[in-house]
Amino acid sequence: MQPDNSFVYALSEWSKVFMKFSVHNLLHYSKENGLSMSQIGALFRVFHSGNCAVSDISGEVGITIAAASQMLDRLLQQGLILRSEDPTDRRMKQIVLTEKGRQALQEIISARQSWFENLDSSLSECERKQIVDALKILVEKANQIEFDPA
Amino acid sequence: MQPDNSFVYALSEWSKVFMKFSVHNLLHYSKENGLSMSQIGALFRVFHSGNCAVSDISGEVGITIAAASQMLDRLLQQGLILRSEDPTDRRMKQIVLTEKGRQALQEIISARQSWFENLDSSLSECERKQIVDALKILVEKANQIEFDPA
DNA sequence: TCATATAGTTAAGCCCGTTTAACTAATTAG
DNA sequence: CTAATTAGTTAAACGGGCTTAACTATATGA
Repeated sequence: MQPDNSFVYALSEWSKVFMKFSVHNLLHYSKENGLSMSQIGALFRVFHSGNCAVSDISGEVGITIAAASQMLDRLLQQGLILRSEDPTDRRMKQIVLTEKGRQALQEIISARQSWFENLDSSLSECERKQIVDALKILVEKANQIEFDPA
Repeated sequence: MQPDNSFVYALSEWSKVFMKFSVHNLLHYSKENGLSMSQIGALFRVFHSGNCAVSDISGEVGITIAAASQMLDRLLQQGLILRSEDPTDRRMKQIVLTEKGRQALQEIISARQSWFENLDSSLSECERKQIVDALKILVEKANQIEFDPA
């Protein structure tokens, strides 16, 4: 695997290490805040897509539309999202994050903060700059790519 | 946030993008393969720690020891782990991955493969090298750090 | 206008994962 | 040797999240 595609290999290795933390953090966040993994997935989806329909979320998370509808009820009760009619097609709903929802998501993302800081302090100035530049490119490219949602 | 700690900021931005995929992939993998998120968390823990006790796993995923014990029953039934007595203290069990378990985990990790490949092909040769080098450093440093499991 | 399709809601029921509590077995302390 | 502690298992019960099915309401097409 390593020989002819060192990029994919390097990214896989990083994923391995990163995901260990992510899964741990997600599980703990989920329990502490009473949000199911599906709900967290929904928040991520709305965060990235801006404004989306119930069926989008159901596809994102891999549950039926009925289940998504009920799940959104709970997110609504907790004040994490808003649900309104789409004026152009009133069968549809528009789901958006509230400020509280955005904060919840930010909390999930920055749960790795202290790990990041430890990493940071273990780097030389030169390495730090090199990595920051590399990550900027990755983020930029990733945002350009339109990925198949399958 | 961006000003004085550009490293942490860059890593947070990358996490944001990366986690969107991770959460999506984890949820779908979970449903398709009949593994709960806790079970996936347990596999990650055993994978990284090598050989661990039931209480380690219970702490990792944030459930009681009783729940962890039952969860491990199911992983055992599915042939993903082995459970044996610790010879040095026979109250404890040693949990290790089977080959099948290792493969399952690899599948979870490489679920991002096609995304990685798309990213790869959007890069210039120079950018690619720069990123590979940066990721190698990150992985190396991350493996050195011993992180508080809280 | 009437029929069909689409988006989402609601309700009933099921299953899985969790907790609590009681237990077994091994270790450690006195 | 006995008492207390620690690691893990087992069983009962609960709750949440999911699916199916029936429904409402809007939109589209003949």
